[in-house]
Amino acid sequence: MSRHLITSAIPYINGIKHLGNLVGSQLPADLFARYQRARGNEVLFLCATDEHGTPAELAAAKAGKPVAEYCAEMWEVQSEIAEGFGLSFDHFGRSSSDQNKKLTQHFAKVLDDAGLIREVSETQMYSHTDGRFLPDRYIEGTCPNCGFDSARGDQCDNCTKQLDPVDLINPHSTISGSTDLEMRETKHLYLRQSAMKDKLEEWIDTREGWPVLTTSIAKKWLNDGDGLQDRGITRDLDWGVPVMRGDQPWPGMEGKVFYVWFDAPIEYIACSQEWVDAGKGSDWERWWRTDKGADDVTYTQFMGKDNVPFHTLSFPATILGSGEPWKLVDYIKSFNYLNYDGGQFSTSRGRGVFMDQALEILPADYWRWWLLANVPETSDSEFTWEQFQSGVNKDLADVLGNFVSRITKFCRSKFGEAVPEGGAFGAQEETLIADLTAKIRAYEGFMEEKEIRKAAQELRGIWVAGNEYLQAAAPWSTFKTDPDLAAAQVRLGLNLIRLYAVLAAPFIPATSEAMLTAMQTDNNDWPDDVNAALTTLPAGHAFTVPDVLFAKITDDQREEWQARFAGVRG
RNA sequence: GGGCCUGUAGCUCAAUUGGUUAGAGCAGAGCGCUCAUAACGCUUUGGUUGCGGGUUCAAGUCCUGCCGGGCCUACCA
Repeated sequence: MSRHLITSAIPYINGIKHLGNLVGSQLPADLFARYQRARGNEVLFLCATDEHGTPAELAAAKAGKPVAEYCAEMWEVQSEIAEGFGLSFDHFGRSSSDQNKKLTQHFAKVLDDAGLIREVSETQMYSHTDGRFLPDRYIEGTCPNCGFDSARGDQCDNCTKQLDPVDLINPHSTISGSTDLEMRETKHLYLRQSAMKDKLEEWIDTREGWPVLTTSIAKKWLNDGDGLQDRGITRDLDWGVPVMRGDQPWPGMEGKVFYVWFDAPIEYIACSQEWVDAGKGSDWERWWRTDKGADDVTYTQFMGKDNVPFHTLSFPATILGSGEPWKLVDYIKSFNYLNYDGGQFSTSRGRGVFMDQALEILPADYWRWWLLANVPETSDSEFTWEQFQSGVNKDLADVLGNFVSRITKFCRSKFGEAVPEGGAFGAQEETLIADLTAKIRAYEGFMEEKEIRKAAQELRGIWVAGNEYLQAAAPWSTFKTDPDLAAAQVRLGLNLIRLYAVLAAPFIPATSEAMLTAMQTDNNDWPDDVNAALTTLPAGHAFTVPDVLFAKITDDQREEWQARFAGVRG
């Protein structure tokens, strides 16, 4: 038995996530967690909400609520939707937890003790009207280069020139529109990532089999220009982890908070403390401390490509720099983006299908299957309603759902609702078992390697093999001439349903459960021995014919949804 | 501007890292089956691998120049 620590990038608290967010981290992480559990391995699967930063404060203000209250409510909402999608987190935490505050402050202290933090005095744009310092992106003005009048403080969207807020002509706050801005001096703490460049690079270089996307982004940051830069880890905000040196005040840093990207990854660790404090577990250190039993843990992170620099560099710099024996990540699985109907999903513009809406129109397994089978592993991929409809109808309704339907209904009409007795497996069945064994071993290989599309394809092939067998065996014919033979064939078919439920559970857990329920069994043992797996349900074992597992998506429905989700979210 | 990824059948994607005749699924065509959600099975039509050069016994794969798509570029997260 091996031990797997699995984390999904933590979704930002600001609003409900869309399907692109889901497929880029939480869903593949859940697939892997469910698979490892199914193989009998010990799993700790963690996720949380990322609650700090300017956008959370602004969203709360817009909602007319105190930010703490807003975040608490949004956590509830996200938590409920995650449950709706069957995301099997052992704990869904919050980066604003006390545990994370303490741990973040602890890391700051040990990093400072190690000489890896320096204080920097700099000037930033301050808005009197908004009563806050403005991140560059919240300042707009006229581009000095091309004259575009909505250039952002960091870059002009028209001529793509990189800018500094002071370069802008007539700058104003995008929050209030105010032009009452001034450059004001402020002090911040910087993490001396530059001092850790060699150590980080050596670590990255020894990682094997990581996605190109992961290592190329890390390499770029390590070696671009002057190399890895130091990074500000504090901000002038109200909402966040107060800057403290452990449990002591940090002179000169009063009223400031840590930067969201400093405290967010630390929440992976703090989340396991929350897990224990919530009474769900007993020992978090054996997952995280290599001096306390975490040596044999395999730690896998899942994230969208935008998160890669923070997980390959910033967070490891925090871990390595601490000098403490924390567990480092073993494998980073990163994803490209899922596009929606020719453009991007967009939270800010409300474009695409959001997680709550998806669940309103179809059960989670429809989405889980299609999204995972089309997950953007090698490049950006595209969601279209036509492809979603045909993919779901063909794979789930026709290939899998109909298989369950045809075998259970045939058995009911000829033998009754119990596994029939008589006959024996012959050459045809041996061929099927050999074929399935090869396919299942391949499926396991893809799942271990986190080759998700290939795993989905293999799983579908396993389903198809069942239909091929039925066609060749033709129990509806043999029943007329040799009822015992037909009984053996149907017995095998019913056992295939249980086998399919076990194998498919990581992708479509709810349906898998429904299949086991129909077969009236809770035996979900992994088929290490396929032959044995196909004799699990003995003759005489009662079952029920389940309702249609997957109703097909009709053209009318597709057109309705296409129209409904064509514009922006209201 | 710089960096990275990407372009393969009508569509969505593969191709064991330079090695037989570039493969699957969907869609299309034909046949079969009748247990089943008008479902299933078998067969089959589609490709000058974006375009032009080059290296090599051998290039979808490596080099180079164009053309197109995407992402990142460190104060959004």
